[in-house]
Amino acid sequence: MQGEQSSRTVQSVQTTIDIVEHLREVGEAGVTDLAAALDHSKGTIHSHLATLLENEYVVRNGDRYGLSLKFLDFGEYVKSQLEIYDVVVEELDDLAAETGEVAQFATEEHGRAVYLYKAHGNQAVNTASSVSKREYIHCISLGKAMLAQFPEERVDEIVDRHGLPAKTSNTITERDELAAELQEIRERGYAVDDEEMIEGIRCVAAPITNDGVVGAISISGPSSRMAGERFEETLPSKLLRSANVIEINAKFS
Amino acid sequence: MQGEQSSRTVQSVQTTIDIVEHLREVGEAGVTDLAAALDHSKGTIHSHLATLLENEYVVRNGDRYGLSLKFLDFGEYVKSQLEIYDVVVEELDDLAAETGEVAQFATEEHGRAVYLYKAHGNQAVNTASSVSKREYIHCISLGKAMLAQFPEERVDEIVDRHGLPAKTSNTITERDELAAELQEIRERGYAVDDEEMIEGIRCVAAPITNDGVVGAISISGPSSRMAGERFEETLPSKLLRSANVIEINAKFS
DNA sequence: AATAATTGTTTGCAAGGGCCGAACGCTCTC
DNA sequence: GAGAGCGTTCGGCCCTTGCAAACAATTATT
Repeated sequence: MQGEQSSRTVQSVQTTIDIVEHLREVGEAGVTDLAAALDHSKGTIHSHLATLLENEYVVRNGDRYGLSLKFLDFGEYVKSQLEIYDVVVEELDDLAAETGEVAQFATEEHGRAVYLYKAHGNQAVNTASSVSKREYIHCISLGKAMLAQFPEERVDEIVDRHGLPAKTSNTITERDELAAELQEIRERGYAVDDEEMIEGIRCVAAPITNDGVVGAISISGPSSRMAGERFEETLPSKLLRSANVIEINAKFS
Repeated sequence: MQGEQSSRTVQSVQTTIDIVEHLREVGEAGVTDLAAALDHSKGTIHSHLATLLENEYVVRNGDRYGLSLKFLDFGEYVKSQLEIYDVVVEELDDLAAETGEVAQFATEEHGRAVYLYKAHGNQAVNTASSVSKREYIHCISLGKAMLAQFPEERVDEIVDRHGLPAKTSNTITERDELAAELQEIRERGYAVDDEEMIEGIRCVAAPITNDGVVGAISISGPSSRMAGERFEETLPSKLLRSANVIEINAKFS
């Protein structure tokens, strides 16, 4: 029953985190910039940067500081912890090639969907998603496919935390509407996004489970092509087959 | 004249860093594990983890903590800051396809070489290198190609910091030997690794400069194939042509 | 050229906060 | 149901962090 709030935290660590996130936003900055932006003295910022520099989380070009490639190392490591990643890549490349559309993989973290891989078919349209991008979970098919597998309390927690902001006129913005949709997804076996995130884009998505939800895969494309039998039969069945292949691989590795 | 030592640092930030790096090593751990491993009280570890959790740098499965995908986001960001990355990928894929060997890209950070991309040709042999891996700079062709472009003081700094540890019997372990080699590289225009890092593997590498050194690219393979005219003419010229393409692209973007 | 204005760096000092240790609640095991 | 393990909470002491102001070093201005 971990309450999400009010544990005792370490303030000086928080300022270091603020520094790192500011650098993530602006690319690079000097001591004075950071001191002004984060409302600390120059001396304070300096000693924090010295700590980060000593541990190589930060590099300096002259008098400007930026994030180091150590973050890349950590990122690659975190990705490699997902054992299913390699199989997913293989299957999504196949799906994208067969369908010509965009095929994606995402997982859930802290109540958001995180895109982890994107394969482009030869007719693929570009959307804003990209590796490591975070997105609200209720308005994309990938997210709903995962939500449908979660226990009710967990869904409630996530909605409490992030709300149900509208992205288009089709976005689900009410809790009971969401609950009904999730029920439908469970019955149907896959999730659908009917222009709920981006106007003109429809998606289908299937969850990947392996002793709990590990993520979801999806196919997305323009509504004109995502219609009729293709949208209701062909693509879902391809998708479910791929999800199945991934799950079987995961089970025996 | 930034001395590398003795600036005032923030100790509590250091413990958070220790926690993060420990998690990077063991994958996941509980409060008690961390307290024992890092020699702190459980309470201390707890408040640090709470800070990390609140900022989403860490996830918890039950009572075990692990690094979150936020590191992936930061890693991707840092990679994207290297504007030349996309061109490099394209050129290395070509090089690997043409030659059948392994083609790689690395840059320098904190006196070490950091691999950033690896393309496999159809005869490629597997080496231990991989994206974000750090390696000593003096014993690989990529590293020497970069060192040869640095001012003498910078080379000295790096050697002071990391030394010249031997990896094979061919590794350069003396400063004057290194200086002579770097001079030769400057005259020749590219660097060579003759089994100095791994027995049986030879490489050629060329620096990528754009208002300073941004990295280096290399081709590596088994010594049996990396010999004669191919090693001394064909591969170096292909490599230099690719380096040139990359530099021109970098200049106009 | 000389001076002014910025920058990053250092340091003394005071107060605020981090760390420990012990106690608590919880969940599993035996 | 008692024990051992875990994560969590909390009071209080002491250390350390953070500020402000002075310093150094570079750049802009006159």
